[in-house]
Parts: sequence; C-alpha cells; structure tokens
Amino acid sequence: MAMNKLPRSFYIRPTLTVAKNLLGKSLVRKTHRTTLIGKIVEVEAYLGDQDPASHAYRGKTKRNDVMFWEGGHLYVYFTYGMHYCANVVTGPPNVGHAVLLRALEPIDGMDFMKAQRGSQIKDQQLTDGPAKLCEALAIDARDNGADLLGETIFITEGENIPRSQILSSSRIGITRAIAHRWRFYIRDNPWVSR
DNA sequence: TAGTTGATCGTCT
DNA sequence: GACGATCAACTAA
Repeated sequence: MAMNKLPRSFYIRPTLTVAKNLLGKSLVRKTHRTTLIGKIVEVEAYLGDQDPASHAYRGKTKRNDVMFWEGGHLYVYFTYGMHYCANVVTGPPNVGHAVLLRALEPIDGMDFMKAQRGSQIKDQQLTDGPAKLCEALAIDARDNGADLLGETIFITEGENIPRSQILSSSRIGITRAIAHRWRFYIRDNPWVSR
C-alpha cells in the first residue's frame, strides 16, 4: 500500500473534483500507541458562499474559521450537543469550501476503533457515519485546524475508484439546497451509511 | 422495517 | 431562545 501523503496541490482544486477523488483514499490517524487507517467510501461537498447548507454560507465566524484556510486542513465541528464531524478543507485560502467525511471502511486498527465505539458494536457500524468515524478514530475539537500534511492525521493514496463505481445523491441531514447532488459514495460498498 | 424521539450544548439569531 | 452537516433506542405493525 502506497503511503505517500497527498500533496497540497491535491486539495487546491475545485471542491467537487476533490470530493470525488477522495473516494478510495486512505485516512491515516496516528495516536500515541497505534496507527488507524480507514478507506474513504462516502463524502459530501459544501461549497461555502454558493451553498445555503454550508456553515460558511454567511461568511467567516469563530466556528467556521478553518473552512477559510488553505486547502489540506481539517475542519472539525461539534454538533447536536454530543457529536463531532470532520471535513477536509479545499481550494485556495479565503474560499470557505470543504468536504465532509461521511464514512470509512476500516483498514487497520479495528481493535482500537472498537474500544472507542464500545465493544458491543457490529463491525459494519464502526465508521458508517460522520460522527461515528470521528469517535472511532478519536477525532475531536483538538484536531480542528490540523494540517493534513502533518504527522498526526493525513491522507494517502489508496486505490483509484473508476468513475463508474462512484454514485451521487442529495446530501443527508440538511434541509436547504437538497437539489444539489453533492454526496458521493462508492457503489455497493457495505460501509456506506444506511 | 419504518417512523419517532430523547440526548445535550455551542453557535448564531 | 431555537436549532443543528447525528445517533441509538424505542415503538408499532
């Protein structure tokens, strides 16, 4: 398995392109003891000021500041009083675009992930949702603003997913801009949510 | 299996 | 003061 980090230039491209190209890549998370790896199988794109469903729609705030950083950083936010969700920031600085990581297929470190999620949990429900994958990989507010070219959390080349295996749909859990089909996922992958 | 609801709190109106 | 880019537990059928 190739372990080369994706370069900054990967992220400084149109957001919908980055979203589709993230499918199949490996998210690597280093903890003090182990290395956790998950294949990205489901994402959603959020296009800043063009997109009423985006946190960045109304401009920069204290919460969404990281969305306006240069592509290749991690935007982590807290929601529903109990969950974290992780996004990959895309594009040049001050644009406010990001790609939400919605589901992973566990590749390495499943024991750690089970310990995080509770040992009762079924394997398939370990990382099949945006808040679940954060809990499994121990991602929280401390990771907000992390550089994906750094050493604690980054993305490497995984497998290339043919265009024919990539499906799209409306985004989940939002009420605005549902006409946009900006959710992308790998066809027939059992780790995709619901 | 589909549909409903409680948990829980930071952020923005 | 209302509401989320959610999840799990519960109910009904």
